[in-house]
Amino acid sequence: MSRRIAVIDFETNGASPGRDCRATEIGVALLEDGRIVGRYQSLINAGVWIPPMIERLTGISNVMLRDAPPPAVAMAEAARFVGDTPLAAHNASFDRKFWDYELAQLGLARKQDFACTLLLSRRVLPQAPDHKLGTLARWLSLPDTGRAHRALADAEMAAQLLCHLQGELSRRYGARLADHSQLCGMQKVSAAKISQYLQAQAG
DNA sequence: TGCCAGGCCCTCTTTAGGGCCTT
Repeated sequence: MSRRIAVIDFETNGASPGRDCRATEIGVALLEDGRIVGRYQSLINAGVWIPPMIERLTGISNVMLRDAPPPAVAMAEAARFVGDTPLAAHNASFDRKFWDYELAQLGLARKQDFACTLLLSRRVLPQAPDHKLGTLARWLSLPDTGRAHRALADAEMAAQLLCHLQGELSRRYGARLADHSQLCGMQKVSAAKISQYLQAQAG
């Protein structure tokens, strides 16, 4: 069983990957036994235009990307850095489609599943004010990771959140930290059935 | 022609619609 999880975050110039919508930055935080043991970050110049709204949100400008490495370099490095480590992200359906799209441009395909801290936090922390990554980080007093909406800062924040969720699950349901496959399983069952699911896994 | 995300979740649901969340 792998105890390591690669928590990733993309900054992009839009919501859905395609010819005019690409990743503009990737951040990866490698999580192991509740600690971040490795980091990767790179801006990505895919030759796309960043609209002003996205520039204000992320702080990543068209000028900043001018000298950034192309996707073929940055994504190949990121894919090597992650290897076959299981993946996680906040609202993983978003990052998964960009990860898959950018890898496909290199002729590569994802082999591992994504755990999702958004789906897990909705189940484990239903009492949170909302389930935005920034809100959860403030509400849980997670350690500051830097400027929000930059890829590595958000990847580290999601990694801290995942640690918190694993700790909460351990506290509630047993001493053993939930591994990646259990996290993926839990995000598919209702909150009421998490205990039942974990008991079945243990059995 | 005109428009343009999409997966997940909840409920006033399931022959659907709207909100959340990511950039």
